[in-house]
Amino acid sequence: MSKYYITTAIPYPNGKPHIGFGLEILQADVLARYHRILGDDVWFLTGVDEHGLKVYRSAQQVGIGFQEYVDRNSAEFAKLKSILNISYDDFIRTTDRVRHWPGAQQLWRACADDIYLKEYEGLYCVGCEAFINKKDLIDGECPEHHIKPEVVKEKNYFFRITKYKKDITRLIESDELKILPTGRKHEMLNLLKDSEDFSVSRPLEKISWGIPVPDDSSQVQYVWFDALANYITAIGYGRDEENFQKWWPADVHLIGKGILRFHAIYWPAMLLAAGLPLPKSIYVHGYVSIDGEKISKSLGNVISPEDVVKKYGIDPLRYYLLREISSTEDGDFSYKKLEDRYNGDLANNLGNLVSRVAKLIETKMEGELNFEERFLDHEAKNKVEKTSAKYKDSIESFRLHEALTAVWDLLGYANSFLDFHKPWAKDADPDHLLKTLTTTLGIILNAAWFIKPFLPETAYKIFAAFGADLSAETLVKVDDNYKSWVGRKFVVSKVESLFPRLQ
RNA sequence: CGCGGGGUGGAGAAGUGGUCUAUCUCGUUGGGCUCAUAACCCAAAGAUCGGGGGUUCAAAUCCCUCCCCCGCAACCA
Repeated sequence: MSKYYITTAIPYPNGKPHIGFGLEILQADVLARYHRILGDDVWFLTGVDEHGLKVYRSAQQVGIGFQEYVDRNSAEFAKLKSILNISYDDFIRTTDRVRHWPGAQQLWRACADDIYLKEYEGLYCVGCEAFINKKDLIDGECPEHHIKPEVVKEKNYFFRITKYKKDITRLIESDELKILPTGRKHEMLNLLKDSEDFSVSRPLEKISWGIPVPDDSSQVQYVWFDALANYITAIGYGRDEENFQKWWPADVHLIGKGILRFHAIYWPAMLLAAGLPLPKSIYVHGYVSIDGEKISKSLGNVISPEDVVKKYGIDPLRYYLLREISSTEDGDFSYKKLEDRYNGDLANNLGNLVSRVAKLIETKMEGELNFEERFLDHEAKNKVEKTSAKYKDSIESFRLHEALTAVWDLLGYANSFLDFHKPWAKDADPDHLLKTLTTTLGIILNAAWFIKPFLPETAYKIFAAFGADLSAETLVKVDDNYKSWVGRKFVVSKVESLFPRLQ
């Protein structure tokens, strides 16, 4: 048994989580559940990044205290556990002064040799409350606020990333720090060439909402320094050394494409400076658009997972996001496509298959089937084994959608198998009947096991429909390829539609 | 010369040198079945893989060039 530590990025809690972060936390959930089934010791961390200018400003706009503001919104993110049935083990908040702050400050101290104070001079637009690049100016004015920016000098701490560029390049090239998909790896290797030291602090008078820099009360940690530290503080860095040693390094950081540079360049540099091991891999997903449009509050097309789940249920949304959208590519969400997937894949293929087999066992076998190996069709068994190989390979290379494609291909095979063998025929002899139904039931049970990390509730219902032992042990330890149900008796219980068709 | 992503049968997608005589889902057409959630199964029609040029024994897949779409200020993974 090996340990498996997986993290998601920690989003800014500016309002409710939208469906894009839903995708990320779902992908992580599948990986976590999959590894638990394999018997790994899994730790799945998510959380929120509550500092930084954006949160600071939003709270001001809303007109309530910062802490109250983040308390309220962070709760919405934590709720994803029940909204999407996420199996995270821990939820870290960067405003947590007990769990997060000490580690974030210790990390700073550990990096201190590579952090230096520098006077930074730039053009500052009061309207933007931010530095802007000279090349973005139009006629010497800020394009947005139409005012001349001021020349401002500011003292910041900088991190000497340049010192580690060679090492990081080597580690990424050799896959010691593995970046998936590989296109992203090349992007980062390219980007590394021009990376320069980056600012890791802000003056207190600009933003007080953050973690103080150790030994310099005039500066606050830049939000990215603070945020990245969550991956180690949550498991005990600076607070619980034993637990930290148990879990670090992370096996997977799962993130969106927009923040890869922080994870592939800055974060490794910080860890190297602090003398800590690097994460083993970074998995990068794409962005979700809605009806082909970028998600945007100003466009008003933001959809929260909660909205969708209320109408369609948890597993249909899980299925959609994990199947319709390629794990590492951009994808699109629309209610139309969701309904198509629901009816086509969940109701017609999976749900209906379960119904017809259950009904056949009920009417032809008086509701009971003793599962015997000798009744298994060899070709079908072969098909299941192939599916299993493809499934595992897909998940382990972070192509979750392909794993589901393989499973649905197997379900199609079962439907076709049934039609070919016609167990409903009046003159079917008992052996033929047993062979056909044992084989199709076997496929369904295998499929349920494959589906379990993706659609936990559905897998549970399928086992229940055939009276399979529902103890946690069975559901967790069941191996594929029929082993664990040979010799069992399956009893069909009241048949209910898993996914009633939508009109 | 800004950067990046993309253009594949009616729609949406997969596939990035040789099982591609291009795959899948939906749709369309014809047939079958009647166990099942008007579901399921079989078959067919439909694409010169954005245009042009090149490399190669071999290209949707590599190179060049042109055209078009979408991101790259903010909200935002």
